[in-house]
Amino acid sequence: MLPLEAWASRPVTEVAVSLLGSTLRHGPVTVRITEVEAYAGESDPASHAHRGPTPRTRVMFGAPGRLYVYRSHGLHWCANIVCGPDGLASAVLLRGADVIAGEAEARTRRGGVPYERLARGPGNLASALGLTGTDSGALLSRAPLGWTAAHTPVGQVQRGPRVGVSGASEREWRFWLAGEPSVSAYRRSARAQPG
DNA sequence: CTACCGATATTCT
DNA sequence: GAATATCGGTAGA
Repeated sequence: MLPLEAWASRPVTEVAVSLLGSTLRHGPVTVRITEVEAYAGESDPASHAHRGPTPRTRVMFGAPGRLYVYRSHGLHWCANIVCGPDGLASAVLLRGADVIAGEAEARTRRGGVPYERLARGPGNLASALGLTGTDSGALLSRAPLGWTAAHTPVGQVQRGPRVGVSGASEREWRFWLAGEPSVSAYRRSARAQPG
């Protein structure tokens, strides 16, 4: 567990691991995070921040504790948590979670899928929480959002290469909790080098 | 399990 | 103007 105030002074990978098991609320829906990926700012070729600040990515270059939400493939919204420190543009992509409150509200957006698929995958997670582009830049500490640190079950943390990135695949910066059904299936990027 | 492909904001040329 | 993308549902094997 790592309090929000400590995020700026820790490596983004450590913050990412500490987010596993913590909870995020948006309105009536609360989820417990089971899978994340770390993105290390401008120096990380897989990060949206790699080419410097743009109107879309500006929020990542600011202080930690805000959401960065972007549209993926023209169809889905995906949510990141900005980790800081200020200027470095580090962020953690939320890839999988369990819905622990507000399941009925989540189902109005996700339909009658099995429970473990309500928030499995970054697009589905943002959908279950009802996050869209208008939530990009919103403070985690301010309603309707809420974030609660929890003790990370360190012995259950596993790691592997990030999903869907075409570069920097040697960085095993995807972290998840072993045995959680809400962890998404691994899909290699269509452009990743075979092997 | 794998393969396909939708539909669009954002960025680059 | 064109290329790209931190993906997911569905069809088919």
